[in-house]
Amino acid sequence: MRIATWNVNSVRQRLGHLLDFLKEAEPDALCLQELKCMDADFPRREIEEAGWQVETHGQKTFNGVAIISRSKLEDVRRGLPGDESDEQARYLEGVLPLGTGVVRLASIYLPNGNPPNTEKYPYKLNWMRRLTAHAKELLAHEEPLVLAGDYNVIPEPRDAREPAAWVDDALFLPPTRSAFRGLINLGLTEALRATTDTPGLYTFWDYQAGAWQRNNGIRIDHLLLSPQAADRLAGVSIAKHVRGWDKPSDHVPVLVELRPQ
DNA sequence: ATGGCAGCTTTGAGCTGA
Repeated sequence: MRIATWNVNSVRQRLGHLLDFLKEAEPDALCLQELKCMDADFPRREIEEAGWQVETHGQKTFNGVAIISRSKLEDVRRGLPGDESDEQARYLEGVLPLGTGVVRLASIYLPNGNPPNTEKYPYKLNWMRRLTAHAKELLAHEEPLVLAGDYNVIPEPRDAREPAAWVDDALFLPPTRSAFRGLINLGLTEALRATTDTPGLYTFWDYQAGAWQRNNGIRIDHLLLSPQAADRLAGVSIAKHVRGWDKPSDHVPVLVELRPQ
């Protein structure tokens, strides 16, 4: 089974790339972030006509997450629990029924948090606390679980081409990295680092200053696996070539392959 | 040292992203 995550930076701008990637990668499910549109404006018809099921949790202008899958997503949850006043569409969760069992899957768009000296940073840290609390509840189910998305967290210096440039950034500040470790320490496995120690693996390259051409990237899109999912981990890949397509997203897809149960 | 791009909306200058 193949599960992918991709921050598309506007699903309407990226529809062509999205359909191409689905055809090329043939995932069982693809988590999307940064739809930048309301549910009514999501290009649902085009994706369904290509043979996919679609669940969305959209928002006007900003944020928005979705899960595209071959089989229909069940037990769908929209929004991260823990703050009824939070109106930002950053979390979508459901259960994928499979021939050999089920996998619970979440599409996550964790807040950026910049600039750190504003209310945006405590919002990010609080969101991470809520995610950790919710993940703890999900882990109690002792089932295959994949928490996939744009975490806006650079876990370690080796996950940035120029770590010194990020030391004062919300993506790399010590409280951010500490909160990410706290999430992992619940018992989750970060899929890519379970398979390789190679530096220079990135999932985001800024549009500015020739970041892509200079390979000045950061690794901020992650898939976290419960023990029951990690036991089945067969491989991880970063679809780096997608960043070279015409009019690309600034993020590329990340994929995990899980063995059958 | 700085800004540089892209996408959104109040459709055009300002916000946001990372």
